[in-house]
Amino acid sequence: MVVVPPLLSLLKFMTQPYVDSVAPVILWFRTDLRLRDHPGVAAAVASNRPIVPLYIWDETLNTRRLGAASMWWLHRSLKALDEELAGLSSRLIIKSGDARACLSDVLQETGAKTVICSHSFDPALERFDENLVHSDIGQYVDFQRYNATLLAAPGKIKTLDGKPFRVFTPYFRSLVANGLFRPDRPASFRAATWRCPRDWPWSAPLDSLRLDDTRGRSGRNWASGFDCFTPGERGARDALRAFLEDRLLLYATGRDFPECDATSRLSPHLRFGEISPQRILCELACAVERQPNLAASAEKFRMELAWRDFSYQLLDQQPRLHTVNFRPEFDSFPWRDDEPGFRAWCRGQTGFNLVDAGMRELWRTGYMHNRVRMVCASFLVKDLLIDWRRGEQWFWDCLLDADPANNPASWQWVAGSGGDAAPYFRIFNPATQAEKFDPKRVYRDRYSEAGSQNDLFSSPRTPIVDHAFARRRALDALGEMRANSESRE
DNA sequence: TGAAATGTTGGGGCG
DNA sequence: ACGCCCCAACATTTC
Repeated sequence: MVVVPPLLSLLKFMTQPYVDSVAPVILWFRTDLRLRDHPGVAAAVASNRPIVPLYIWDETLNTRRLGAASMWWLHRSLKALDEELAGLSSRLIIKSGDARACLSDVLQETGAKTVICSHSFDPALERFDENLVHSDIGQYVDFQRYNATLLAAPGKIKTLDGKPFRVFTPYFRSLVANGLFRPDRPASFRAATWRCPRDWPWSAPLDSLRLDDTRGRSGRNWASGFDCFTPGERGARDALRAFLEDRLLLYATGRDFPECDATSRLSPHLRFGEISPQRILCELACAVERQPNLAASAEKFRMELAWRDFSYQLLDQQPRLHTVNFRPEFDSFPWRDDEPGFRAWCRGQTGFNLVDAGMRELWRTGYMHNRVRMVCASFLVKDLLIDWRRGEQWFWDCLLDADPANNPASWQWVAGSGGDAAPYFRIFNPATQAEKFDPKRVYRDRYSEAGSQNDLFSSPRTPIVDHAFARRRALDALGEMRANSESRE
């Protein structure tokens, strides 16, 4: 008595929105929002099956919920990806809700037996993937994952003891020795070989996600200054070209001077996987070949790419990198509770004009020059003696390039609690830094009070702390930490 | 990918 | 001519 009622099978046929003799592959995008130089995309095309591009919006999927600025970026990047796909007569399918359920639905709707995606290297999402492979879905689905975003996937290279690297320089050497730091162009595909499912019954309800809702943020118009960036693959390519042509020559000498536009401004593009580090290495090599005097700059910039990789190496060793000190002795560091100080810092009201300019740049543009990031972070951690996690969280929320590995790793680097960190006693003098790196006040004037259209920022203030006093206090705190951790042993 | 304290050196003024 | 002091300019050490 296992007769299928004819009506039910008819119903099943009718609700099956897509029918094709060849089962499609699902191309599940996460933080690899591009089509070119993408091993997963290349594999999907090479399978010669129809491709169903998918994005799942599940806020609980990653270790941390996205910050507000990142939401702004993601929204536009997904839109750009959808447009790129439209050029291939395809669209991006957007699902919202529990990722496992969403994926299961799409598998059922499409009859796909293959899911192709990239490692996100977010610890929680990696765990999700592993669970999926070993679940019932994994029984009948071929789950292919590629590394589309790092030079070396964490765990790929190890020390001679077989341990993961905790210090940058040996890590870098190993990267080079293993041939992972060469300009190899990653696999790509020809547009003509992209295959779409025969009919396309799904809409792309991107706007229904309301990712772009930044209204709750500051009242009005918070994101108006973000528009100097163009999220998406094309924007990333243009940004790289502009960097190579206009600013790379200046990079080696000018990157520490925030008034010079000598930095690449590629960080948010890298964070969302709109461009790959391999691609950047390639383009750098080409640029140097054409113009040998770019070599010194290119070498310095390549090093920064290696640092990004190294951050992921650290995140892999400490999945809670944004909440846990990489060096445990910092667990007994006597941080101060200073809510007014923290608020002053966030709002650019510390009375140290370089710090304040930096914090305003962050708020207005979703970005901050790297040199100024170090000064601002050092000020919070060492002059105000406020826990680095508070600052990290603020940056996480405000930075367009807020990266799950780079952001916490860099904060721990400044705080001295990181793996290969700056020694804690290396304390920036915000006035000296301003004198050295913004001697003509160009940067400070650019992000001065006057430029602000926002009520958050009021008139300049006298310094909220005396630096000489604060420096002494920070060194004492370090001594206290050492005493604490010694007595604990 | 610091800064401040401390140490050293060397030139010049001066008795 | 010489030693002495002063101090700027570096260099080294320490946090």
